[in-house]
Order: sequence, then C-alpha cells, then structure tokens
Amino acid sequence: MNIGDVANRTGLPAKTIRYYEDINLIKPLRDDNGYRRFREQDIHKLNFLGRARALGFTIEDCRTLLALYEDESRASADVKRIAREHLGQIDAKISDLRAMRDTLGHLIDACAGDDRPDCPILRDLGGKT
Amino acid sequence: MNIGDVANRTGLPAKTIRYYEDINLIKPLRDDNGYRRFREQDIHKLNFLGRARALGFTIEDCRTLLALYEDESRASADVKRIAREHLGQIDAKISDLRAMRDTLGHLIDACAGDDRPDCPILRDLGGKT
DNA sequence: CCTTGACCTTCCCGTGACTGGAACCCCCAT
DNA sequence: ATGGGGGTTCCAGTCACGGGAAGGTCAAGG
Repeated sequence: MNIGDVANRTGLPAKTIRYYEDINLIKPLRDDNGYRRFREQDIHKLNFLGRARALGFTIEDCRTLLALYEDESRASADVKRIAREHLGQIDAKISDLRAMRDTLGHLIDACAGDDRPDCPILRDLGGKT
Repeated sequence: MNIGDVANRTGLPAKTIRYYEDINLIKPLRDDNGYRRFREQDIHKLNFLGRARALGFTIEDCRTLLALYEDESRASADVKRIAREHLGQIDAKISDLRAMRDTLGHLIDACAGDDRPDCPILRDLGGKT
C-alpha cells in the first residue's frame, strides 16, 4: 500500500504519516522506486497513533504508549500512570479555560456592543479604573 | 525606567517585553547607551497586553484591541465581536477537552493499574477488538 | 584605577506537531 | 509524446515566546 491509500484508510494526512516515519514512530518498507510500502502492522500503528493523538497525548507519550502496547510483559500500571498524568493536564487546561471563559463572558455581557465607544471590556483590560 | 523594572512592575518577562517591541506592539524610547527607556504609557500598554493575553487573546487580537483602546471614536461593537469570537473558540476548546477527558476518564477507571499486562486503555487505542 | 557583578544589548536556535510549497521523479493512459 | 495523478526530499513557516552566547554599560567597593 502506498501512502495515499494509507492516508485514506487511517484518516491521517500523508504529511503526518511521513512525519511519523521521520521521528521513528513507524518504519514502512521501501519499494525499488523509493515509494514507501506500508504493511498491515504499519497501518495498525498509525491507527493507534491517531487515536492516542485524538485523546491529546503528546508524541512522546504516544511513543511510550506504543512501546508498551507492543511489550507483552508490560504492567498496566505504567499505562495508567501516563494516562492519569495526561488527564491531570487536561483538567488543568480546562480549568484555565473556564476561568477565562467566565471573565470574558461577564465582560461581554456588560458590553453594549453598539456604535458608542464606551466599553467595559476595554475598561477592564486597561486597568478597570 | 529600564526593562528590568518594567518586568517587575508588569509581571512580564523582559524577553516578552522585547518581543512585543519587536513586533511593534510598543515603542519605548532609547537612552544614549542603547537601553530602552519606558514611559508610563508603555507600562500601561504592557499591562493591557498582559491582561489580554491572560484572557487568551492572540497577539493579533491584542494588536487590534490595543488600537481600539486608543481610538476614542471606536464602536464597542467591534470590541464585542472580537471578544465573542474568542469566546467561541474557548468554548470549542473546552468541549474538545471535555470529550477527551470523559473518554480518558472511563478508560482509566477501567484499568486495573497493576503489574499485569492486560489494559483497557491500550486495548482501546489498539482498535478495541 | 581596576574589578566585580548586575544590568542591558543583539542575534540565533529551539519549542510541538505539524502544514505548505517548490522542485523533482514515477507510472499509466491516451 | 504528453498529461495527470501519484510519489519523493527538503526548506520554510506556524505561535509566542525561552535559552543562551557574546558583548556593552553602570554603580559600588578595594
């Protein structure tokens, strides 16, 4: 299978697939003409990566998770620890965003949004005197 | 005032302040020795920028907001539109993160986290067969 | 006067995870 | 022969800075 077909089957852009090879996440074979030739195991890995990335894991986490996935003698505790750490970061991000959201929401509500210059949003940004 | 004092007063790293000058958000004066000399208006702008950034506005949004802030004949509608667009993006990000959080949370709950290899997290990433 | 140490300056590289584009090669159909 | 739709590599750019090198400046102390 060539990269275009793999892109279709995995939903990952060809660029991304090449990038993953570049950073040694996958190692597709090469045909005589230099084209990458993907085996089923490559596609399986790419799907794994796509799902892990969709859950927000970093590439380095993905690398580790993939290694654990292929290690039959792994301990699920190792996987769980990575996942929990990541969950913590997601939660932190969410609470940051919620704080922004709340502040910004109040300011927006207070703003008339007409053609006059008076604006609580700018007043707040400018030092809320 | 030199950049170090300004950094202290605004809470922004000196690097960031230099960067903001670089991209023309502020224009501090220069002393004969080449040092930046900051006026009160520069510090005021930097505080404005710090607060806008803390609300998650992009640098380009900040540039626009700063221009509106200094434009006495602005329409608050313009400010509000920018803020609402940004709010929309924050909300989108929050809901993305919440979806991740939910999925990941379920997987973590289902994972024993012991020294055995069996792991629902990896099973899901691997294609949940 | 000299040195020390804390400032300041510019410049360049690196970050994360790609994306866009140029320049070029390969293969098949017309 | 030509055209089009694959593929390849490599380089630059994204966003908002941060790290660090190499060097200039300034006030205090010996």
